[in-house]
Amino acid sequence: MTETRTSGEQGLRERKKARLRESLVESGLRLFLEQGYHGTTTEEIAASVGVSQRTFFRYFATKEDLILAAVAGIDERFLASLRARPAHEPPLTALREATRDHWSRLDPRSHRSLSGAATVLRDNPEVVDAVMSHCRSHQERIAAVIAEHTGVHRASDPRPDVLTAVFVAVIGTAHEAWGASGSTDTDDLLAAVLDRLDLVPGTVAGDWGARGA
Amino acid sequence: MTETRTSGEQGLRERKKARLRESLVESGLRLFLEQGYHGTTTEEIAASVGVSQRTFFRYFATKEDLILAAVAGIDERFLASLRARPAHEPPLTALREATRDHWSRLDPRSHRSLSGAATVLRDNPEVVDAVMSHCRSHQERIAAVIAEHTGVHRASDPRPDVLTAVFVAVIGTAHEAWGASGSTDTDDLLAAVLDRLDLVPGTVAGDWGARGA
DNA sequence: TGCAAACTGTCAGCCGCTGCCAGACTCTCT
DNA sequence: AGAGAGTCTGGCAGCGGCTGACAGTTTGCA
Repeated sequence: MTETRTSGEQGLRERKKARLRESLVESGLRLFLEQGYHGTTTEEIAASVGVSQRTFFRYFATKEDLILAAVAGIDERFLASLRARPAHEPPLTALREATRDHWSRLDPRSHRSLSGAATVLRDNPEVVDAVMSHCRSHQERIAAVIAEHTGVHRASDPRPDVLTAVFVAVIGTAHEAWGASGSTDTDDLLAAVLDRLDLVPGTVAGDWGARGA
Repeated sequence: MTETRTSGEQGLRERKKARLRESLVESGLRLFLEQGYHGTTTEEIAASVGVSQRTFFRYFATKEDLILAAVAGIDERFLASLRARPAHEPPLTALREATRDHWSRLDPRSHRSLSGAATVLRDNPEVVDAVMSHCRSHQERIAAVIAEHTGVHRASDPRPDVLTAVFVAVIGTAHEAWGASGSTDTDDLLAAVLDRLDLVPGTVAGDWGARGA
């Protein structure tokens, strides 16, 4: 009661905000899964946790932001893994290994969020746009790390941007295939991503002689 | 008046529809350029060609569709060029050369539309999502052609999808760089696309020794 | 010329989203 | 403990994209 707050702790206000935010994400995702993305209004989501629609929009700029919030933080952790890779590593390899690293470090909660969000995406293709939009800004930061590691200047050398775009695009196809396969196991998603990343060099080269599977 | 219509000709009704549609696209793009995408309402666009908002939405499912309509037909022509490539050609080369072919066949009107649409995209990044969404469906059809030419089955071999995703992603980066460069010459855009496509094999391989520029 | 089909305008309404204002809550300082 | 400042919330009004329904007009064809 009378104790002063030490730095790093949070007051009641901030704890409440964080809890409300979490509730909104959780409840929103559940509703999306139950009755579809378009079949769920922002007012419903707000009401399901006992706040007004106006408050909903104080926590999330858009309805789509709910989904991005569910997987927030994952980007940061991936970037951290990427930065931790040795600078001399071939860039595509670094991206591949960083993906593996960061995946293995994901806590179960993140896996569940990821799986939930991915399911919403599979069932509501309209939402993919928003996520891709977010991916583009994520791409920016990945390219920056690649440029730093390889020592090239993005202004004059487009390779970091090209490689990053390729990386993100390949993840996109893996994601789509994973969704189409009906799997909800995120390990399958990781496997698909890694497989396809390995395919890239041979695929862009001319030699399609040896067919897979 | 009393003449019967020969096959291939269009009646007054269809001509009117086509003209109205064109007017809406043209007027819409102009307004977007003049006062921004969000600064232009669908009602304004409709009024600018003398129809009601309701009619606007009978021609275009969404406001964003206006922009897609401006570059409609380009996809088809690209696919035609791609199908015309020899089947034995390395797939990435085929995509590259098809891009060149189809570009050289574009009439000046298409160039202008493309340039206008690209400018709208540069000035209104929010619209990019919609275009990317359209690109994803375009991607589907490209992958189908690639699979056919190379004789692989997309169900078991992800390479057509991977290659196509890479292709589209690289075009995306070229587009962005072109926009950032401030150029409005579509030839510069083509050059950027071709350059970056050529960079891909070396970029995904490890050898970043030789720097560009 | 007259009928059926296609097209359009009007209206009412839903939903995402925002600005504004008043009231409630939290935190801090005394 | 209490007052003041700052923060958070709900309610309201409103805009813009978008849709369904209905009625009136235009076009195509016989």
